[in-house]
Amino acid sequence: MAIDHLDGRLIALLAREPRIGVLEASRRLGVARGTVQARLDRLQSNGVIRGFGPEVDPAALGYPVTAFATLEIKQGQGADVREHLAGVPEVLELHTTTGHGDMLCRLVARSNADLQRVIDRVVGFDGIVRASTAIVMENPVPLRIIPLVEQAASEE
Amino acid sequence: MAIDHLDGRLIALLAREPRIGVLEASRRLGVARGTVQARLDRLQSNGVIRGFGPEVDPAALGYPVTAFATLEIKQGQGADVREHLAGVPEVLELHTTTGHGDMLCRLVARSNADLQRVIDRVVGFDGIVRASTAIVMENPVPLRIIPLVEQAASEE
DNA sequence: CCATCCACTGGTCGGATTGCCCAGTCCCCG
DNA sequence: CGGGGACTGGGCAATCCGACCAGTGGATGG
Repeated sequence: MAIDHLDGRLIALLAREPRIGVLEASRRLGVARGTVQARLDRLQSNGVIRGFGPEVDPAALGYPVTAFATLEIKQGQGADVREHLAGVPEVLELHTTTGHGDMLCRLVARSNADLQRVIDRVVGFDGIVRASTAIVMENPVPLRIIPLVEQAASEE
Repeated sequence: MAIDHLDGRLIALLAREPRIGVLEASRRLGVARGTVQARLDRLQSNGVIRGFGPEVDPAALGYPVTAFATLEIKQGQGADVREHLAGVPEVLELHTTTGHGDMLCRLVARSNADLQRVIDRVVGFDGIVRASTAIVMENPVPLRIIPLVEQAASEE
């Protein structure tokens, strides 16, 4: 499993300018096109790069409010709760965490008022004992990966 | 701000198979190529689609452990804390939330032991009063957007 | 020290796709 | 009823993609 310095530069380049093709990337990186192709193939089969899906902004879709909800689950109801939450479109991700056999999920809503509806729908399920919600006010560091990639590339 | 049914199908299609081009997409959707191009242009200038950056898997980079840390900040130290956390590569995202004037951040680490190092680095800063960490065990719902897109498209 | 393996280079090839243009049609809205 | 917007279907040159190949350099292992 590689991730050498060239891989790091390639990923960073693609993150900055996703639209450029293999040819242009090889020019920028100063290597042959075949090299870039080989690296990309390897990174993708490695699973380092999962894909190049579109990044959709929930706010632009009409869901400008983000919140994180911590859920307390009734013993043995984990699977049911997972299934229930997977069926709620406003649940963007769900994690089970240490702590209290709890779960943490990311929610979006159309407004603060709409958030109430979403939360009601989320917690309106038998397996969920209690929920505590934190509404996101600001997002000083949006989801990012480049710094980590660069660290991994330099440590190698 | 649009997001009609065709937009929804287009986004879903691109999410499922990001490698297909405009031409292939137009074939799948049963519309003219120019239409797909126009829709894509609009979605991107709308900001609905932010871009097509590579999705990098931290686990494949050697950081298989994910955690969420809730931070309690000393009054008036917000800006400094933000800057500090932005400089830590293992901090993948950072939010300020309601609740206790707190922050929530997503961390990754090489191992549970390494997580201790990361947390020490995160909280080893004057403005941070207290931190509570939840380690992610499972991720039943990975970050997703399609269900929301489909809901937005059908409601329109 | 030598043979081997591997990654990279620099080049070519045909096929496919892209970005851009256009005229014509349809349909909604004022 | 007229106009504007969106979509269609077509065409154009330029570009890029994926694949392939021989040659080279460095690292590895015997």
